Amino acid sequence: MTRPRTNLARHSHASSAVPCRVCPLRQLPCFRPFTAEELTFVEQFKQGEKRLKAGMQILEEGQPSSNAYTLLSGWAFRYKTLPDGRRQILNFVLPGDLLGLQAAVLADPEHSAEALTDVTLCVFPRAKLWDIYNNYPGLAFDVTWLAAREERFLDEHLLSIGRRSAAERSAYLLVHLHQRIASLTPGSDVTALPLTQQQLADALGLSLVHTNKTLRRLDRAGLVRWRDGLLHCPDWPALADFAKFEAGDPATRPIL
Amino acid sequence: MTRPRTNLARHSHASSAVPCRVCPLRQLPCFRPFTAEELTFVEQFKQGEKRLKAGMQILEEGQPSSNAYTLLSGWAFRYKTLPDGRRQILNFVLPGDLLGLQAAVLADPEHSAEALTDVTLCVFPRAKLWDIYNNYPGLAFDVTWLAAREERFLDEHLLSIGRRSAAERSAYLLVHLHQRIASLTPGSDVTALPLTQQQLADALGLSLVHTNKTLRRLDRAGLVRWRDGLLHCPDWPALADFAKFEAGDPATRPIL
DNA sequence: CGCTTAGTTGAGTTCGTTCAACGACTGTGG
DNA sequence: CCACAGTCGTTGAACGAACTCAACTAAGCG
Repeated sequence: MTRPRTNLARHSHASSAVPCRVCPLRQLPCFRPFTAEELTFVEQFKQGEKRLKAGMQILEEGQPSSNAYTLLSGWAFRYKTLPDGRRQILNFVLPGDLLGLQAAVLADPEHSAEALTDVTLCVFPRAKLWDIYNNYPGLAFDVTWLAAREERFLDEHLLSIGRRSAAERSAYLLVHLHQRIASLTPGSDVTALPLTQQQLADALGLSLVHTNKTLRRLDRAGLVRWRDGLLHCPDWPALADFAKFEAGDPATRPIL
Repeated sequence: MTRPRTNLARHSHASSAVPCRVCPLRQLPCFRPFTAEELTFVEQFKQGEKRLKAGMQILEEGQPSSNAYTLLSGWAFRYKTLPDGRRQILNFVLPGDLLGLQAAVLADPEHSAEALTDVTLCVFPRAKLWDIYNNYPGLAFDVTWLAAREERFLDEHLLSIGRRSAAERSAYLLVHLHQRIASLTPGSDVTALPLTQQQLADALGLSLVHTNKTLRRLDRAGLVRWRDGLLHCPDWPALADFAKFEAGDPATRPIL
């Protein structure tokens, strides 16, 4: 249980926005190709970029935000807290993920989001979201697609926290993150996890101490090693099997 | 099998497919009004109705289903299981809720869904989903809206299971269900919960025995009583407070 | 150098689990 | 009609997983 930081996402500069058509993220093989027409639309839809330091709040519970974001670089996480400070991390947000859709579609956001590392966000004004639905059904479908993917992650996380043991659940999350990172960093064989154990604990619904002991046990058992922010696993399939990991992410996905 | 029925549960079994414009569900004040044009479209979008007995599977993990559904009457739930049988109920599905969107949008469903009572479903062929996006941006937006609402329920459920105590979490779920039922049964002051304790336990991520003991404790504390499928609560705000319940459902929502 | 943050470990406690048994009720076949 | 099996709820007892408290190391930074 940690108290969330109080600093607001204030000083942010819309700077040197990269045109979508040359966006390095989009070139990755895990994202679906887009037509020139779609790219032109997305480019004018994009309001600018926003950079935030690690630890800053991207969305805050109750604070109506008028924007949605695509994460361009860095890591973030969505979370909720109870009045007494207990915190649950709902999901991690990686490059290419859409953030703030709930806030944009429903009234206001019921969750917060924090930058885990320094991040770059692509800003979409909420008002323009409607344009997508009116003019680009393909992109509107993509929005729903991304929402359905997020929902699936939540389903799996819920199964994890509700029914998996501490060790299974930890292993599951590591495999899950490894998979998502791997699709974003083709060719690289090291997996960097820029997390603290406290954050991992808040994602797992465990205490910090127990998370630590569980990780050490997984390490001693030779299943995974997580040292200095780097993940090493001698046998990913074995770890996935231990974690009862099932789902796989589709090969390609949309991005806004 | 005596099963408590809500106001909604009783409607004519003689009629096979109710035209959307006279759908009794739609008339409820909790659903947003629709234009005549929208209704005409939805009517031809609707493929038919499907009735299932309590306990039957609506969706099955891995089995690609080509349909999405709107629940017209009865209760259902979405769930996932681990290979050894451990089960987690992800969410309950009440009349007006959309079911199978994940399956329709992504490749195949990663969760199952089961009828909790006898249910009536409105069947939408997956192939036609695309028509919505092409022709009725307002309805497409509704689909996203419903997905975002489901996501919010999952967020709250995750916070519950990850960070609330057994008692808080039980109270939370009861308040949550009460709220959703109440919006569907205006004027009624009894709340029927057609569940077994085993199902409640699977939703809470607790064992059956501990769920029972927790419920008995809540009862003895005078917070809630759940007997013979009926929920009684002397002071809902007090229960919500105990549960650290925060969110409220928007006053009106879309329906397909 | 002291101050802070992150990780590690042991000891004792609490919460939730498993095992086991029993009562109330329902449906079924003899 | 009763005997029987099956489901659901209830409770006690014993156990184990995860928690809290507390102390200590190591690294980063003014």
